Amino acid sequence: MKKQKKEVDSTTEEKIKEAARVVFTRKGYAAARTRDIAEEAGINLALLNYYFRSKEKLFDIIMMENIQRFIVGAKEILADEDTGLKEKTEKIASRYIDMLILNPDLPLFILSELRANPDQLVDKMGVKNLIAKSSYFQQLKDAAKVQKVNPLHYFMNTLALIVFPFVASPMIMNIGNLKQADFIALMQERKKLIAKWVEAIVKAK
Amino acid sequence: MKKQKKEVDSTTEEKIKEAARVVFTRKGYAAARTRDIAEEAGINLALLNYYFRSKEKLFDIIMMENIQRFIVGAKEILADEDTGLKEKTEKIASRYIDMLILNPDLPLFILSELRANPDQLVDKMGVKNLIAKSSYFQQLKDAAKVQKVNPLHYFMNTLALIVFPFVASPMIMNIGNLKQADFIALMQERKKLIAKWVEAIVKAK
DNA sequence: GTCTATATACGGATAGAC
DNA sequence: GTCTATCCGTATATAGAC
Repeated sequence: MKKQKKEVDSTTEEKIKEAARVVFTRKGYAAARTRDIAEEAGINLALLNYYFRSKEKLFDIIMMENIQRFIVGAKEILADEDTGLKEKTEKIASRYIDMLILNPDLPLFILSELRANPDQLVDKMGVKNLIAKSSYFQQLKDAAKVQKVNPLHYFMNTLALIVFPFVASPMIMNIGNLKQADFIALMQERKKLIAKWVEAIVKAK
Repeated sequence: MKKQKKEVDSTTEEKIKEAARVVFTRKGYAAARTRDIAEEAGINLALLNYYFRSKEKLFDIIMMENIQRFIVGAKEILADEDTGLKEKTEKIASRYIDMLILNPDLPLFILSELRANPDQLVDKMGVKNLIAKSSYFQQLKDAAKVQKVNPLHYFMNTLALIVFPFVASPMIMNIGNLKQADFIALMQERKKLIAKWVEAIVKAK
């Protein structure tokens, strides 16, 4: 839109966005300084405002893209009528753990900023319906009916088992004396384990 | 130390600390303003510096107290040689869920600020040893040995099942169309459920 | 101890040259 | 489009009166 159509996404605008994503996601809106972002992008501070007008506007873009990044690809898995709960859980766990290994700060960022702004665009993109009306949620409801519990419990449990270790990684790594690589290996193991655990949970007597 | 020994903790110093706890815990260090804290405490801004010298010093105190608040009372449960894994899990879940209902912002605060400052005083107080050398962790190790998995998985799972819903409450309440009271009721249900689930997890085949 | 007024620093944003 | 220099609001911190 600005210069040449696209190089390989190394236009100035893209460099700023990528730098903003890194800094905002690591530090959150309030702690991030536009000067940090400019430095990270290797450009001058004034350019940031030239391209994005304000810190807040830039943040909104990053926030939206981060939420997108978080839910992208989930839809097909959740909607698939041909897979059972265990297979869906396995696929979700595997995909999300891979994504979170690459973007470990993403969940804490989203959860923090969502809490700071509960009126956020949570449902500009229909996350609620994406989940609530999926084949996946129907299967959770079926399992929950047998156990006479609220299906939200199972939803929370699965999300918790996948996401929480990344949110708490500094604490986990401290307690377990783990290096970065050890932690990642542990997360890799969970890909298979989580589906097994969730199955055990919904069948627990 | 300053005025009379203690009234009922409504000395000015205590009022400021309590206000600081509320504001810091809700908004995090960077987004919190000393003016907010002064207003919340119903005192003048200058008094804050009179008592605590700086925002950062005040924050350090609150951070330490919050971590204390998070682990207080866990020690006896974790160390108890006379209870099994299921009973311990039940007690932990029950106590933590009660505490988190009263302090819902506590975990996200701790996890966020811990990530921002990984070199934090995580182990001024021996959290690591408190857990790693407890009867509880030994029982986790025994269970993990049977299943041939790292015992840290079980530790993460239990913590995740207890804490994560509070960290993600805005999202959960949105997806489930829950009001505050509904959410709390759901958390109350989990007190009994989590121990059952954890038992199912460590026995999953 | 508590207030008002103010100094000082920092961060977001813009003006204007190139 | 990109830079340097600068403005200006806001937030922390302090001086000094009471």
